[in-house]
Amino acid sequence: MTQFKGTHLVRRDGKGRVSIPSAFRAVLKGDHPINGPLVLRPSHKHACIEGWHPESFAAQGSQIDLLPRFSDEEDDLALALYSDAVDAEPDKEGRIVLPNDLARHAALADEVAFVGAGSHFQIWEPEAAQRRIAEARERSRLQRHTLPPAIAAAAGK
Amino acid sequence: MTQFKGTHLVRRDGKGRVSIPSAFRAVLKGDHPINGPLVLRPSHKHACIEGWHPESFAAQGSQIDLLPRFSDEEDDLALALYSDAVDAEPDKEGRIVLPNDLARHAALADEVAFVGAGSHFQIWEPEAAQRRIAEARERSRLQRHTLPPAIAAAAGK
DNA sequence: CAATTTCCCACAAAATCCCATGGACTCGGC
DNA sequence: GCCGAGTCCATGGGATTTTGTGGGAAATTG
Repeated sequence: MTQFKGTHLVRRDGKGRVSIPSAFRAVLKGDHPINGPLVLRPSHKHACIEGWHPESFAAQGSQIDLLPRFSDEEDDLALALYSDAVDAEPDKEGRIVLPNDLARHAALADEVAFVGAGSHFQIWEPEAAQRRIAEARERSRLQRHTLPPAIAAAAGK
Repeated sequence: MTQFKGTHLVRRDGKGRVSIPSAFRAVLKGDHPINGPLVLRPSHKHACIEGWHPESFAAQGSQIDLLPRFSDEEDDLALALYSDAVDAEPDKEGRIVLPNDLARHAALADEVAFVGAGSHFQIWEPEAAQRRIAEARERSRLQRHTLPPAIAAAAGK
């Protein structure tokens, strides 16, 4: 699947709608014919919203199947993954509505940044995005982060 | 099958009826043409009601067949799953009546929360739901770094 | 026949559809 | 290189539909 790249600024109108940057729309559409839907959820690590292609999101959910049935772990993970996720179906103009609680979680004003993160993208308040990106860059430089070979290969594909 | 996602607040009217959130209605309808029925049962782990698509519920039940026949486990599980489950047929407006004993088990007042959990959903007293979700998030966060990098690989697909 | 349950109509708020606009960018001819 | 036509994209707002909710009438139950 194609990947989400780049950072795009977009305005949020009075109704809470935002245009999905066309570069991301192409990724979301993917192989499918029509304008596919997507999954939004609050990041549990940062003050931002995550946007997923439904299939990538489903892949995450399939972890649940690996856990023993009726176990506490299964229960916890199911709630953690699904209780705060929402489907977002773009309108004919390629816009989606950002639910209020998600917008609040990301402290969004009327300008928001779509940030590509490969497998998914993130929606930030623009300045917070810049700070986060600078931080990420700095930290991976200091720690010399490396990737396992398999992932690096797949990502480069 | 599509998954139950998100948390939705709904009011319970004087007759004990609640509107099924439209997002969940869509999932329940599924491939089937009409507004399908659903299965309700008290969670045996938490103070909430579980709601299932009838087919998913049947699939859960078929797990029992994996157990040795006439074993104590089979017996216990069968009763636990089926003895207190009830069918609920939505009315024309997409509402269902929550039986009194189930409502009591979940300590429901006049506002209730529908919480998506992927394969099924849960009906909670709203504040209890928040506490439970926070707990689930915390507990699966601790678990998370023990998971294989299959997440990253699958997500990158 | 009394009490509960189910069906049906009504309504306001909110979400969604649909059309319109203007800017940026592309492309081709001159 | 310059200019105009055409296209795509982000944005705005009015019109329409959906959704959640309430309550009365009909039907069922015991």
